[in-house]
Amino acid sequence: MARTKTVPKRRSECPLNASVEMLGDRWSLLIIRDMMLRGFQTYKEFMECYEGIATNILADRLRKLVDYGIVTTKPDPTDGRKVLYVLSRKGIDLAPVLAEMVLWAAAHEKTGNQPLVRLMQEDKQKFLAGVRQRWLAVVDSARK
Amino acid sequence: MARTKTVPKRRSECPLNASVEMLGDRWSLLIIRDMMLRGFQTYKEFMECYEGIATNILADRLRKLVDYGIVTTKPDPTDGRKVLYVLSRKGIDLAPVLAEMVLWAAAHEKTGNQPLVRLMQEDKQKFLAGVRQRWLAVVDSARK
DNA sequence: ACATTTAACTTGCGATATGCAAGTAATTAT
DNA sequence: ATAATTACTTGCATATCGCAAGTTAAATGT
Repeated sequence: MARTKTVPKRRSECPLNASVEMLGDRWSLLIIRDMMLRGFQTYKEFMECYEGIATNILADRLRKLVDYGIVTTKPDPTDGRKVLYVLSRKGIDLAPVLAEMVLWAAAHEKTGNQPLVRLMQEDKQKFLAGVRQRWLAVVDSARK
Repeated sequence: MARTKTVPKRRSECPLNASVEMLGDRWSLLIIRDMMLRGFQTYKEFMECYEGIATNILADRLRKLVDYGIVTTKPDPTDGRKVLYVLSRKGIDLAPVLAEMVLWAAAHEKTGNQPLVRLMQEDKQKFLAGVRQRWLAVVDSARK
């Protein structure tokens, strides 16, 4: 019995660890928000939106989101240069998480986009249904 | 009109940006979870729990959580060496966010602590009420 | 047809943040 | 009085990030 250090607890076993591993950084949730609420689909849209994200970091985060199964890619049928990033089912299912984060911030900080916040406050279910309806169609193979 | 770089959009104006700024890192949400669900209160408890967090990072995250108003500190009345970290009202209000993250992960990954997950799935409101009840008493000045 | 743009990246490098081992100050235990 | 314990800080190596400048392939302009 020499070893001082015990076997590290497997982090993924604990609830929330998996979520934090996938989403716990400065950009991932913002990328998902912009796909979900603003309909962003291309690298360029993300890049122009938040000046501040580095090009290599954006590429890295998009790659990871795809690896995690949160986002899917497909070539733009009308422009071969473009890659379209779309939320998968798993990504769409993050809507309740985002909604709660927005509501939390709205309750405790001053925030912009009051109309959206008010919609969420007044009828969270309606908001979630809207997101799901809008995006599930896209996921199930057709395009916007 | 010389400047090429435009004034950066104020990040805090957009919903979710504030949340991500406070919580968007590898450790903050885990610290909050352990305060909320496991009742952790001291530096040592956090330190021993997730081996993996560096001591300076833990100190830094706790300091930031206090700065953001999510956590409050007070000296332990029974042991002058200890500092007790407790969730503020703002911190307790993160319960719905954590719950949704846990539920999301449970739906899409294999997770441990199935009993907790099942409680959340079956009656989210009951879970949230439990958390609030347990912690609001603490916040309102009395101790555990 | 050929040159120029555009889109989506990658590469290189300096700056910042993180991880780890060691140290410190104030209690508390023996 | 001496040793532990608790909550940190400090120093340094390493990893990650931010930024500017390529690179490649596909569209567009002339």
